[in-house]
Amino acid sequence: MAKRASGTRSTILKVALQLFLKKGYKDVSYEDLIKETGLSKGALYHHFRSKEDLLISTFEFLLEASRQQMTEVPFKKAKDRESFKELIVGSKKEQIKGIKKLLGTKTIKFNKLLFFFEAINENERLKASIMELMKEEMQFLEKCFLNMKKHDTLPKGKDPLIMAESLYWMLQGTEMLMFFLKNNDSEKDFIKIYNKTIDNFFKII
Amino acid sequence: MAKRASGTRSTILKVALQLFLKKGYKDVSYEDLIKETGLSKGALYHHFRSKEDLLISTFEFLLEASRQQMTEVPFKKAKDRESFKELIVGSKKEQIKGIKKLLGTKTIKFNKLLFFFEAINENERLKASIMELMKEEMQFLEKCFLNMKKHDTLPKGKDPLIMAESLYWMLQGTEMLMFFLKNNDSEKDFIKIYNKTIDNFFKII
Amino acid sequence: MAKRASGTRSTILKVALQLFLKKGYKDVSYEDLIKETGLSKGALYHHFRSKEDLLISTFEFLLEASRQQMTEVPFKKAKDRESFKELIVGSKKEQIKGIKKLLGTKTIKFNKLLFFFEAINENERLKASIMELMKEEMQFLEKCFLNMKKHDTLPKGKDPLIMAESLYWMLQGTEMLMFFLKNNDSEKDFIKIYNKTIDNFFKII
Amino acid sequence: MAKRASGTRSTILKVALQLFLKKGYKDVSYEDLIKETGLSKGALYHHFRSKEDLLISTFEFLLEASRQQMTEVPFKKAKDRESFKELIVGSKKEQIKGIKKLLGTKTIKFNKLLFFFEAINENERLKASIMELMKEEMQFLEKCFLNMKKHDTLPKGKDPLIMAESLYWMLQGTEMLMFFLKNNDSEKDFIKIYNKTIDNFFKII
DNA sequence: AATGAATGAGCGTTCATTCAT
DNA sequence: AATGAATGAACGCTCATTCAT
Repeated sequence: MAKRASGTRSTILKVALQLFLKKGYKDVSYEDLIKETGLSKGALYHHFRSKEDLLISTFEFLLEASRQQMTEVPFKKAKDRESFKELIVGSKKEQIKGIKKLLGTKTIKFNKLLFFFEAINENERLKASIMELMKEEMQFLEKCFLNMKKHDTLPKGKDPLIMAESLYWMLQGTEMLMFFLKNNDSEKDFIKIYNKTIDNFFKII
Repeated sequence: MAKRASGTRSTILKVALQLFLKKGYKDVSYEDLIKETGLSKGALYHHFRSKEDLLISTFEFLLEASRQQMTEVPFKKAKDRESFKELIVGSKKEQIKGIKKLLGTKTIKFNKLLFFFEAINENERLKASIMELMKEEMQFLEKCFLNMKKHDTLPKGKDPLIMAESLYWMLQGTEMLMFFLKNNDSEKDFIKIYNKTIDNFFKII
Repeated sequence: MAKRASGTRSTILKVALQLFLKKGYKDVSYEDLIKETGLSKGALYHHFRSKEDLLISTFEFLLEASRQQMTEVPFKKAKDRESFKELIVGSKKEQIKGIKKLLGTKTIKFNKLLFFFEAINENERLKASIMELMKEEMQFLEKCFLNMKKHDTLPKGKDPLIMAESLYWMLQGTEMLMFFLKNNDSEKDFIKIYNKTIDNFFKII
Repeated sequence: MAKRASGTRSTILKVALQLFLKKGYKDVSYEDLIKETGLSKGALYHHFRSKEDLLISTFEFLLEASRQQMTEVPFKKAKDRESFKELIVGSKKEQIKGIKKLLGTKTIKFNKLLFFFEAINENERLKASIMELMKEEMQFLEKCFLNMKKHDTLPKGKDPLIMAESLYWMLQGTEMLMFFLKNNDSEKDFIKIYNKTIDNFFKII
């Protein structure tokens, strides 16, 4: 009766996430999943009632990992601009490392946004999850800025919340650029883009 | 570039664009197109060699319209923050009005980003088009900021290009939020989001 | 726009009816239909939106044929027991001939009742159709008996309606026996059973 | 013939019979059986080699019960028309009560004929069983009529065997009507139909 | 220019069955 | 005696595409 932790379920989740991120949800077929997992169709359906169920599980698996990683970041280390940048970029690095570990791959190429949009399009419930995550990520930036305020390393008279939101959307916007790049490993591009965007942010405030 | 569209061809393009924006490329079938255009399968294939061809044509149709609308905006009117905001928001309004006119509908609900990402995923060539458009849009913002500099309505010592890029990505980032809203007519939401984002931008610089 | 009378639709209906009667609805797959019609899956779906749609159409096709055949039977010919039997058996012969013609086959083996029960199980609407047909068939028997009354060839004091119902159910009941027989051509068995049942009926009244 | 059923085996038989009668053989899946029995796939296969084996066992389980019930009916009680009707209807009531007890349910909804036809379609051997049962049921009616003859409560000059066959098929035919009714508990309908049919039978002989 | 009949690969899903534990 | 993970054939159905007219 107790669920055997055979690892099959986890294998499926990893492979599915990998494929969804690489090709998009719609473009991943059960044939693909079978090929990559080495399992049979029946096994996949034994663990996930439908493709949509697999999508939701995969999605939550990814969000959970993101969230877990985020809560471990010590925002108090963000004292000045340099340490803030290090913290954020480092956190992104960790996040990518986490996903790599999650997936058990050495490189990741991902079209995260396509996957996200498709997922939301497919299942209304996922909206709430992703909106909550976005909110938490913004709050994390806000905490950093509040900490920097204490250390007098931010211009006065500027609302930390608004700065956080602004930087957050800048980062989200620039992440779209990932879509236009051809590398098999998106990590370096992510880091480059994050560095550049944070630099720009500090140049304009 | 702008293919002179015969009545039928133009009808197909409009309907296809409408459907792609609403449901995403993958979720639009020829059956949908037939239902909405009132034409036959044969007619659709007579005008567009394949679904991908229709996608490309539709995409270029949209980009061309966006580009055309943009070149008509008198960036010189952006003299101070208020007039800048008016100009940008007004321009967005015009853009939406243009798309509405293009599509011949009174309201538009669109998941532009899903459509964009799917399109790029489907056809490599489209990347170039969209990147070019993004560049032009950023340059337009830059021109506005340069003009404002002349009128001394921007903080000194801040690179107009970097400000333009930053605002651009903020706007792009926040446009993602459109995905999470339920309105049938996205226009009001767009305007609200644009106003808020530009306000925030001016609060932090 | 006007439906081309290409005969494909009719071919599909015939083949489907043949297969449904022989094997039962559930046991007929699209693969079977493809093999027997020589058409492709797409063609089948072009003409019938779903398997259930095909079932309904097939069912109505059969009922319509039964009904049409029945209305042509001259109940006034039923003057005495012998002519009544001839009429009913002849009518059944005609019905079978009609179905053979409908299907374009020389022999029919059918498990009509399995098909009927499955059909009703699959689609509620079909109940009404079949109940109406049953009613009409009973009414036909009643008309015959009324006519025989005029010719004084029936026992007095017996309600023609009740006699009609009784005979009808006897015939329906014995038709079940068809299920237990092995012939490839059910025609002879039908005739034999009908003759025997009508004889028995006259022996007991 | 009557296999002494262990608890589990008996549970499976009951649940299977219940489901087969309600939904038809084809429409009952192992998933359904698991849900209703609370057992695992393995347990089902441990007791019944295959779905067909389960069908056969279920079928024989039902026939055995019917037969057993029938042998207990005291045909000598059928002295006149009224007592005959009481006997037959009472016997049918007992039969239904028996099935209810067998299944451990308070109500039964069953499409017996669909189940029978499907079963025969699935497994040739079952034909013999059911034909034998039918014969026995007819013989039972015949015995009743012979008994009534002794009491001079039947028209003279009419062959009890033929009367028995006739009534039997009338009852079988009208049982088809059960298929068209919507009650969750078929018992009352059965009784009503049986009463009406026997009344009609006596009206025409 | 336009129709719609026909194709067949591919999809997500269900199913009875097997088997290691 | 009983579990439930795993299999893979088969199913109904959708889809972009072709083509004779």
